[in-house]
Amino acid sequence: MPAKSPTGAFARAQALGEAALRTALLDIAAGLLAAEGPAALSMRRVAAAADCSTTVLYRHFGAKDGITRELYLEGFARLRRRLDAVPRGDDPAEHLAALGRAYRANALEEPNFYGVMHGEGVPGFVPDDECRTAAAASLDVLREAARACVEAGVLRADADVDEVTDTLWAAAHGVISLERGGHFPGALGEQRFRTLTRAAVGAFLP
Amino acid sequence: MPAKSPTGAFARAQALGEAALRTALLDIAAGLLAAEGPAALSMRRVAAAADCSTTVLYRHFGAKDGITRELYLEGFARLRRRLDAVPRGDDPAEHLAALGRAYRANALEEPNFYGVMHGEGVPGFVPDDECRTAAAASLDVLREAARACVEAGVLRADADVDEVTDTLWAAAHGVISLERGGHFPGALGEQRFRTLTRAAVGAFLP
DNA sequence: TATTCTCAAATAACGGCGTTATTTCGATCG
DNA sequence: CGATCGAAATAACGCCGTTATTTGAGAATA
Repeated sequence: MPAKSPTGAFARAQALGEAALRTALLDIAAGLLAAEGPAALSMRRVAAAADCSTTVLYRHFGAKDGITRELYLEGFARLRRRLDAVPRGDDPAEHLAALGRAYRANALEEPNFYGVMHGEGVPGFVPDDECRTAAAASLDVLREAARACVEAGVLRADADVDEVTDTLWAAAHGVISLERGGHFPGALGEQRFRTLTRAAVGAFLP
Repeated sequence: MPAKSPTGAFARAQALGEAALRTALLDIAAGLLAAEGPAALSMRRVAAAADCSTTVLYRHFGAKDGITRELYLEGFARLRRRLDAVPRGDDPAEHLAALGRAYRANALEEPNFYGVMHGEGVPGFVPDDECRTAAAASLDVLREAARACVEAGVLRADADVDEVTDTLWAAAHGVISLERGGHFPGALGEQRFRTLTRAAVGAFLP
């Protein structure tokens, strides 16, 4: 493979403009997080992986929290893409169930992102309002599926769509979080997931 | 207040034997965690608060994970005491509901312990089998309450008591975890908690 | 009692962290 | 060409977890 004239990911991306540089730095940080976990997410490691100094990171992200914030948003963006990719089909109830399975699959396949999204491994970080908004928006498909279920009569006509969404989210997250903590070993995680998510849906059946 | 002849918490506890010293060090660490959060839980800060060197901490706990492990266990021990203190009454269903409220109250009143118990703010720590066992044991009262509900006919006769316990735990924890993440602002947390925990119980009704 | 031994505790160091003040250097403009 | 400006590099500060080395008090021994 022939070497590009500028060496290093930083120099390459720098030539393409500030936006491209920022994206490249976040890609490097995301790769580091996914591959080696939150402990590898240090300013010095990211800078080293990009062949640049930490100064560049501070200019673009202010502080480490700035990078963490972007990875938080990236995690929810990936979740959103995953949920959006679930086929709608014509059975709203099955769509809801498929969204639950996709949520769990995303959490288990991207465990380090899931951790950042829920405050594990990144001590100081607290998401701002925009982060919370983006997180809620990543569940838009779920909300729409719940609405479809209400309109199709699968769920009670007076069910609050936001309450359905929040409840399903909390049910899925609760099991996954305890599973990640080692409390549901083996196949128990999947079993408990089915039980609680079905129970959550059951609360809104006619 | 007259000064004891040895100065500092360390020297005082040291005179009482190794076990007392260990307990005193953990008390200091627990106080630091509760008062200032996981960021204050550094070996140097704990040692300074005890007026001793970090060497003592390494001799008694091996490494920082050793202290984190003790605080994890302490968190679940506090939870257990809290749940055990809930009056049983004569209505098993009401006992179950009261245990849920106590679980949430404990989580919200000891947020920093709750964080350690669920992997927030302490990057490297992974609980061992004994930790998981202790965590499960802290819910013994809940398990017994579930059993009482089954035996009283409040829950289905064929309901698996462990499944009921796990499901209720995941329901409570799911809402609390998202609430802590800022996703259920204001009174929404309490409302969602009621909805999901009731739904979880509902899955096992006759 | 005087001397040695033992082991807990203190000291001080190493490397890594987030962050920032200072310096360097290349591009732009007169 | 020389001055200017700003982005990037360098190097430093004070934390962190951890550990090698030194200190010192008390037990054991002669």
